[in-house]
Amino acid sequence: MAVRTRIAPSPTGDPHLGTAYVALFNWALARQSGGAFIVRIEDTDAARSIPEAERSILDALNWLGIDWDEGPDAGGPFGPYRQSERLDVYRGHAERLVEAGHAFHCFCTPERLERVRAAQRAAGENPGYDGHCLNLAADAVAERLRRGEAHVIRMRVPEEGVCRFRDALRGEIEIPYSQVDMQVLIKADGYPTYHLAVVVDDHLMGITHIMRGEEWISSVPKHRLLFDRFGWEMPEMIHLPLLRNPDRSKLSKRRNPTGIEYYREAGYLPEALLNYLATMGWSMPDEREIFSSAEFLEAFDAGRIVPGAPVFDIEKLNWMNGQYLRQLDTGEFVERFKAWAGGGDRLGALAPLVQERTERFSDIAPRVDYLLGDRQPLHPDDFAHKRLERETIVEILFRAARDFDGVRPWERDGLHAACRASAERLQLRMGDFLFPLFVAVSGRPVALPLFDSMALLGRETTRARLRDAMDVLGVSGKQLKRLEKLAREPG
RNA sequence: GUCCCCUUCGUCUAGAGGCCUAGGACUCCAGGUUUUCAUCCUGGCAACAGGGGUUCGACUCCCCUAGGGGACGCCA
Repeated sequence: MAVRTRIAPSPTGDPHLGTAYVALFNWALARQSGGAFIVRIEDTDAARSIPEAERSILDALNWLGIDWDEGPDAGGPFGPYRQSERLDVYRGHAERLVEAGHAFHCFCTPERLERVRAAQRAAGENPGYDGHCLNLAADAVAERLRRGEAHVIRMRVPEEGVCRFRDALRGEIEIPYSQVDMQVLIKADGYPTYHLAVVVDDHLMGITHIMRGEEWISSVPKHRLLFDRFGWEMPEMIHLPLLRNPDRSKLSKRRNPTGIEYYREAGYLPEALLNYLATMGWSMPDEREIFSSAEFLEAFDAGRIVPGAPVFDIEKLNWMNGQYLRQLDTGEFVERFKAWAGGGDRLGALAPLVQERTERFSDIAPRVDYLLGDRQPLHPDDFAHKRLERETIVEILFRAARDFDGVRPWERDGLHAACRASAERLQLRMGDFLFPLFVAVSGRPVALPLFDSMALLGRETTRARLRDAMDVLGVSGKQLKRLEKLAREPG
């Protein structure tokens, strides 16, 4: 049987390195055996889905040189490839489970569930659904449904026993059912949860190998149960190691640039990034480290994936990117540089800002350096300000980094509005509030207009610079904790 | 806390019982080439988490401990 693999990103933010990493291996597994690689958009979270994210994820994969045979843009025989367009499919399957007694309607409110979990935690038990609606009488359920009462569909889970399954990298894994919650399958808004949708689609789309991040291992019992109850064969499971921050936590934007856009903006070559990603948890049989994607596709062997989670090391990526850059012939080097510098019409957008401030062409370069390349390395003294204390400056940086996540689209006016709102909340003058941002973004107390600068640099690069500034200022653990607590509160 | 996964130089890794005096790469250090710098070349520092087994023989197999990570949502 032909191999069919997929990548299933959810369009809830900017394209993530982890998505590219998992895509790379799925792509390789399919390509090297003449199978098919599929992109499926898992937009089942109506609240968190961002319409333009799908486009940027596809663009990012494209940029990296990963291509797919079936997907939301490419079409294919098993479409649609966007889960929000398959709602009736999931609904139908969930109802099948209800009829067979494998799932049930649940009318519990989120508030009640929260209370239950809090109580369980307080009593030292594992939080989980308490079975409140498990045995409601059929006619009572029918009546409540007829009245249109809000409800979800949950799956039944055995109370005892263990779930056994095989992971291609780790062998047999056993997870006791006591650890498996009665997972919601259909949410109150009618959308399926990941767990239902992924199983239904993987089967309907003929997926033969599920290759995904290690964070899903503990969900396999739920999926296993669903495959069994539908009477379907479960695809082969391959859980890839998780990419990590230098501090060994799961790779996250709080600590690292995780957006593919960042690497694109910073001037990494897609083939270098892809090559580097391929050496995370995998190696060529001859230990060669520099290889093209064609060579990778040729040599790929899932059996050579190591299960230990690798740290994403930018230093080594830098070295590798340098190798690629230097091996270009000069003509191509110039072409690639021009394509990068002019990317997104960077130069065009820059021109009017620079023109007003220019007396001689030689003024230009020092003025725009931070927009075209890395800004000056920062020093804590750069942030010295007559009215702002260090604490306040850190808070401004932190708030800005957080608030900018919500600015969509990434444009000047939205950034301006976000800053104005934050400045008001902190009761600071706009000029004072903006000062640390100028320094963090440009490396100087004054620069080209801040909002235009940030718009030009892009979300990822801006975030990276704000984070770097906080590092330079040396945010203490205690302060970070306080700020993160603050970040969880709205406003 | 419960469950699961993982564990070779600081980092990425090679190693599928004797080939290991544990190899390569990044970083770092020292030399060399280069008018500077970078590149490049040469050399160096640096690891099998700990303890028990199994075996004639363990980095490799098994167990325990420790450490790290992940999951415990009407998020994916």
